[in-house]
Amino acid sequence: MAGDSFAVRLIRWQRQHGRHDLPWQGADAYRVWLSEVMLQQTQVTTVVPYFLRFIERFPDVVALAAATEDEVLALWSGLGYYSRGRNLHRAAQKVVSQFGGVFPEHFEQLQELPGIGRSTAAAICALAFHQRRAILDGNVKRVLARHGGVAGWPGDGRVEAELWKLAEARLPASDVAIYTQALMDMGATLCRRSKPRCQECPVHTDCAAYQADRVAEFPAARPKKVVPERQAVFLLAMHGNDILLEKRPPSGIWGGLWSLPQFDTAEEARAYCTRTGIETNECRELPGFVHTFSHFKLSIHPLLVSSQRIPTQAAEAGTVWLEVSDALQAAISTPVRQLLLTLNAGRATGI
DNA sequence: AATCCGGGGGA
DNA sequence: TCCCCAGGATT
Repeated sequence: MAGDSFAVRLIRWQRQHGRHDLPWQGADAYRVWLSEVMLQQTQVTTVVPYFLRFIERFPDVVALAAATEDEVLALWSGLGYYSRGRNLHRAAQKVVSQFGGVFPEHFEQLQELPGIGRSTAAAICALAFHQRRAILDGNVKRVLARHGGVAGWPGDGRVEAELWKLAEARLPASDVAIYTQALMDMGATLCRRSKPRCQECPVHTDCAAYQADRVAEFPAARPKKVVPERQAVFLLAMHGNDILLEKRPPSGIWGGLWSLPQFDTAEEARAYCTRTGIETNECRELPGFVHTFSHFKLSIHPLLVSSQRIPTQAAEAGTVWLEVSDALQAAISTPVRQLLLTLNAGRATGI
């Protein structure tokens, strides 16, 4: 037992203690791909309901390819990193147009699909096609950095290259799918970032970090960076139960999503109202809040305007008036959802 | 408040 | 080949 290889011990642990009830386990390439893209920046418990909704609405890659981007982003709403959703849609269309709706099995071909890089391609190859390919996601980086005692921040190119080498070297000759699942499950349940359960780990006897009693030091943390804070005014233009939404540019923050008209200052928001014929007689500021991104904070100042009439002047391109309840079903970001929900709650309590 | 995260795309 | 970008959940 103790003399067994790293992979053999992980596989045995997975059979006994790993997760076996995830809805994409043992599934076809479409489901494995969908789950892997969703899991790229997001934890399992968050992903599961989104995954189930996607599969219900788009049971196969042909159905996904036939949808509009707006539909896909509406189902993606709240998951974040919306380029994943846009790439997912484009990749589905490519699978249909170039591969007749059948997922390619070649590692290189998979990486030519938008949103699929080295690790995601390897995950599809290993989990769906039982090929001998190494993945390296965040969980695996942590497991390998601790077990191998790999110093340095994994975001560093040289450190990452070392981890890829280790990932390849640890691969078993067979049972790669269950081994791959073992690595991910171990990272999520035992070899966690905080409070790791090393006593239960099947490879703690030769884990470099554990043997040196330095588990908390691996992997090294990302170098600190100060995040700047920006200000923005979000215009909530109401007409009865309708609210004005504006489609964001196809790339950048919340790319392709429906958002509230956004301005640097309240003066610019008022000027916009005047220009487009939105009355500003009833106009007040709602409580502000901060939304945090990876590289900056956005301090949001909501401005509520109730217009008696819907503007008849030429509407701005890419805008739409929607009932608030319909807007909540659209492709919107989390801060916009929060504001719309606040609006509903306020209406219910007469505020 | 701090931390985590695969891939795209431009420098 | 770097380096920057990107959203939300968890701790």
